Order: sequence, then structure tokens, then C-alpha cells
Amino acid sequence: MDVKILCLGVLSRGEASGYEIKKAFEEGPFSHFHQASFGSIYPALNALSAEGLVACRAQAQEKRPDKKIYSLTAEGRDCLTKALLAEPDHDRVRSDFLFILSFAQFLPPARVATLIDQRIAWYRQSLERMESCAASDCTPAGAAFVRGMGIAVYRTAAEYLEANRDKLVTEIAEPAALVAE
Amino acid sequence: MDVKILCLGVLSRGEASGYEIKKAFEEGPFSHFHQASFGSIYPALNALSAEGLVACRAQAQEKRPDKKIYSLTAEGRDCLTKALLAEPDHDRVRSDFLFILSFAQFLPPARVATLIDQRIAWYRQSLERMESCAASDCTPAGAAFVRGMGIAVYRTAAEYLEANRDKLVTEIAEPAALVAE
DNA sequence: CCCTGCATATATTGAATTGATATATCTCGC
DNA sequence: GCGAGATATATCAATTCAATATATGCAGGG
Repeated sequence: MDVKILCLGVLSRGEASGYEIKKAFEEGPFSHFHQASFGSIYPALNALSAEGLVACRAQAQEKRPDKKIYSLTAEGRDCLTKALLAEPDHDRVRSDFLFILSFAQFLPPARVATLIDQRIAWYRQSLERMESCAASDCTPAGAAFVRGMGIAVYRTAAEYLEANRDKLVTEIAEPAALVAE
Repeated sequence: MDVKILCLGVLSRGEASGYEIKKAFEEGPFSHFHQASFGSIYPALNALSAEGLVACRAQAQEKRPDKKIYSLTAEGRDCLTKALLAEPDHDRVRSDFLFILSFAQFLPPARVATLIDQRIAWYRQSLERMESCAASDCTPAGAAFVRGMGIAVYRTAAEYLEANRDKLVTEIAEPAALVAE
């Protein structure tokens, strides 16, 4: 599932510029399970354009650089449909947060507390965004399902952090020698 | 947080070969939030060796190629500690599964059902592995915390899929015209 | 008894992707 | 009036991935 297919997916929801596609991965409905940088999006759009899978129309803007608005062609839609039938690659997760936390015993307890608090705030903020976005009820069934799963998972993550924060901070603060009672 | 730091992290838990480091990301305690390929691990180990952050001793094996066993040096441990204090990069998640599902309306309902069933099975299997691994109780506090969070999140994900599977399949199977009663 | 597939083990390579940067202008708050 | 941040496209070095090469042992099916 390369960036070209991801772009086709975003464009299937309506025409967009490269910049707007990037935003779809940062804030939009795909933000919690995929991302792509300019360095991959712009070459992908050029390739898709050359293959006839997307159409491009340039919209001159008064004072800004031209906006290139891409839209899906019939061939592009076919290509997307076919790609969606392929076996999905296994998920990839990279979390520096969890990596660092798994070595909590090497860190100052105050730092661990801060790290967890920041992450809770981030989850709460993401949840707010995702829930407010759920308001529009003309969302396709698949997108609603995926968003619901994201909300459920984020909520569990936030609650876990809130419930276990103090215990972890206490454990690494103490000399750990209180096993004997 | 590049692969070099990840390798130092794995080695802080005990000496290991490149192959074993790879396995730590595939099956071990880091498997649910980080991964690295041979193509990044071996160069990273060479670089770390050249910088004196890890020591390498070759263990001749009877019939297999020599095993190069790496271990953390004092400088390596310092470097790891310092890296752990840095601000973590934001998490990156790539899930083809969720991307495909968010376009469920373009897919045959039976395919969607299969996709979800496979994913439930995968979560259940991962949960079993993670929970059995929790048996050893001399696990450091940070690692136990992170594993607990992984278990909580995976359980929620599996339960969400089980609870909402039939509803989604029904929704995309029906002509969606039953809004009027 | 052979043969296929899988695990051990290191290493390289081409391709994909990231993160930073360059360029240029507008808008908003202070 | 000035800096910060948003809009907008584009490129590049460095990182990382996925596949492959090499070599051997072991287990199980036919």
C-alpha cells in the first residue's frame, strides 16, 4: 500500500491539492492510521498524473503560487478498487513514547510523570477532534467504523495512562527494596 | 529515535546478536510498538561498534556462520540514557487494514467480513503471547507498564471489531435506501 | 531416504519514505 | 509595522524497508 494508493483514496473523497492531501493525513479522517510527507506525495501525484489515474487542473491564485487541484479519473477509481482487494500489509507502529517509557527505571520519576501527562493531553485532544468530526452523519459506513475504532482505542489508551500513572511513578521512585514486608 | 538507539535499548536488556535483535522487534517486548529490518540493524551495529558504544565478540559455531554477539559498553549505556531524555517524536502508525476498511462500501461484504475476522484472530493471538510473556514477574516497572498498555489497547480493538463487525457488513450489504421506514 | 519448508545467521542492494529546507506571499495579532 | 503561522509546491540527503543472496540444520511428509 504505497503513497500512490493512499492519494487515490484521499481523492476518492473529492478533489484536492497536494497540500490538502497532506492535511488529510495530519488532521483529517486518516490521521490516526496513516501519514505521508510532501516528499512522497508530490512525486506520487506526478506519477499518477502520468499514468492517467488522476486529472490535474491548475487554479491560478491571485497572489499565491498556483494551486494544482487533482481529481480521480475512472481509471484511477478502478485502480483504487483493485488495490483495496489486495491482502493488507501488517500494521507498522513506531512509538518513541512507549520505547522510552519501557526504560522508565533509567529516568527521573518527574520526567516520566511529565511524559505521561503530555500523552494523556494529546489523546484527549485527539479524541475531541475525532468526536466532533463524527457529527456529520452522511459519513460512509466504513469511515464511521474506522473512526469508531480509533475513538475506542484512544479512549482506552488515555484511561490506562490515567489509571496507572501514579503507580509507575511511585515504583520507579522507591528503592524497589520494599518487597519484604 | 533512530535504529542505533533502538539497538542500544535492546542490548541494555542483555547481549544479543543482530538476528536476536531483529527477533526482539518481531516477537519480543518491543514488537507492538517498534520494528526494524536487517537492512537497518546491521549497519547500525557496525556504526555503534565503530563509535565504541557496543562491544562485539564473535562466537564460532560448529556448522553455522559465526555469531557476532554484541553487548553494551559504559559509553553505550550513557548514550542510551541521554537519548531517553530527549523529547519523543510523535507516534507513527501505518495500518493498511484500517485504510482498506474505511472504503468498505467499495468492497464485497464477504471480503470485509473475512478481513475483520482475520484481524480479530491476529489480535487474540497477540494478546495470548503478550499475556503469557507477563508471567515472569521480575520485569522492570517500565516494561510492565508498556506491556499492560499494549494488552489494554489490543483487547479494546478486538472487542470493538467483534461488537461492530455484523453491523458494518449489514450496512454495506443493504442498498442503504432503508432510511425511510 | 529424499525433499520441501522453516529456523538460524549475516549481509547487501534498490526502492520507498522521511524530515528538513528553499521559495514566495498572505493574514492575524500585538 | 513586524514576527508567527498558514498556504502552496518542490527537492534532496539520509534513513529505513523489503527482498534477496549465501550457507547450514532440523523436522515432517511422501
